[in-house]
Amino acid sequence: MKTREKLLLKAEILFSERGFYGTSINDVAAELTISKQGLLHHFPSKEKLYAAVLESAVTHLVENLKPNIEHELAPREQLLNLLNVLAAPDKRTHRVILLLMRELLDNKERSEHAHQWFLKPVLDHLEGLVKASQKQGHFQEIKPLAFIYQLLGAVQYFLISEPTLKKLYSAKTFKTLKKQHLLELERLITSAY
Amino acid sequence: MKTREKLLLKAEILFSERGFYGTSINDVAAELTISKQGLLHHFPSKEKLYAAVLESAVTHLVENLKPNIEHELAPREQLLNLLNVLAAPDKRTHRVILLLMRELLDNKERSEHAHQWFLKPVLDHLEGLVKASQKQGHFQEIKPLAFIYQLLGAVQYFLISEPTLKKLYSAKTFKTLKKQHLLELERLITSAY
DNA sequence: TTGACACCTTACCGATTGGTAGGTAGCCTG
DNA sequence: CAGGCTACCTACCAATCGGTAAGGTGTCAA
Repeated sequence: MKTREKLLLKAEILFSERGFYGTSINDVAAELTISKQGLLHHFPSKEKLYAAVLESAVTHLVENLKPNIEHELAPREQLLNLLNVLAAPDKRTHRVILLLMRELLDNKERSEHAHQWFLKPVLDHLEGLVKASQKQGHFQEIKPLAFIYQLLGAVQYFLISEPTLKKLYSAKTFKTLKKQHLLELERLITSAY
Repeated sequence: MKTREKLLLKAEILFSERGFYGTSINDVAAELTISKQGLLHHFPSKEKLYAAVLESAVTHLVENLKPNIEHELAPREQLLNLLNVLAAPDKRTHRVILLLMRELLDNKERSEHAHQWFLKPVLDHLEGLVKASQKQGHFQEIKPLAFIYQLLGAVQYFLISEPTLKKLYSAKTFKTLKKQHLLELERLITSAY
């Protein structure tokens, strides 16, 4: 892997764990045993590095979701697939979700970043999916976008709660809670169908 | 208002907007036109200040929810009330939710803070509420804790998404989306009842 | 009247922050 | 083999970080 990619990956990890202000470019570089100026050669400023991380993160997320939601599956199955990918994400996807959650919290201030436009297509696609399904007589009772946002919110909030919930409950209790939470969301989809 | 309270309030605002690392004690003090050392007189360290903010925030949240959920209302109405308080919170409650969301994201690292134990009673109460209701024949299909977490997650995630959604959609579209989102969650409760 | 305390100040500290300046070693191309 | 480009380096910078030391001022009780 090239140095630039290594930097991008390590920065993604640190930004997602500690946030923008909690991460110094020195930390990022040091973990790869290169100097801070080595990093600044590839990314001319911290902001630029962060922007690059965001972009690659969003790209990864979209690419990761695409095969599950843009396939020739029935809308109901696409939603169920989406849910399962988000509820039990691979490590990188997990990181990306945390990162974007932080960005959601921060971007009232540092609001220039474009990730929203990257994610909008996904949102649009899902909305269109449900709407199309409604024309065939399904999902009659729901408002598409609100419904989807409800799903995304519940599953992502649970994800960031995991460390705390693990401390709050026993490992076993947590595990069943996690399973039940996913089942509840699946039931939400199938019962609205 | 005493200086200490003013500091606590201002710190709550800044921590909720910029996070722990994004806020300096100098910023907090300067906004009240007192010196940094004036602040350090009341709170001996930044960590102590943050801990005090967290505690007062959690206390406020619990006190704010209590009258809505510990009243002599039927469980179903208590849940609906809770939802409405969280979905359209007053400014301070809004801030507190953002703050605790950040804490949820951060506490894998800086994990000593006790807010989880403060919030657990609320969680327990809600869970007990649903369980009691189940014994009377309601909410038969759901797992109480998972169901509640689903509600809390959806409503809080929507809250932190608001600035981004406002940019993504027109003011009018956003407003109806917000209303629909709340209605969906209310429908979720009433249909599960 | 004295002294203890709460509440604040200025002055200062070492460490760390993001970033600049200026170099150097290796490689590719003319 | 000359020149330029990529990919780093050391050295340095001003600004800001959280925090200490020491002192001033007002209030209030002994």
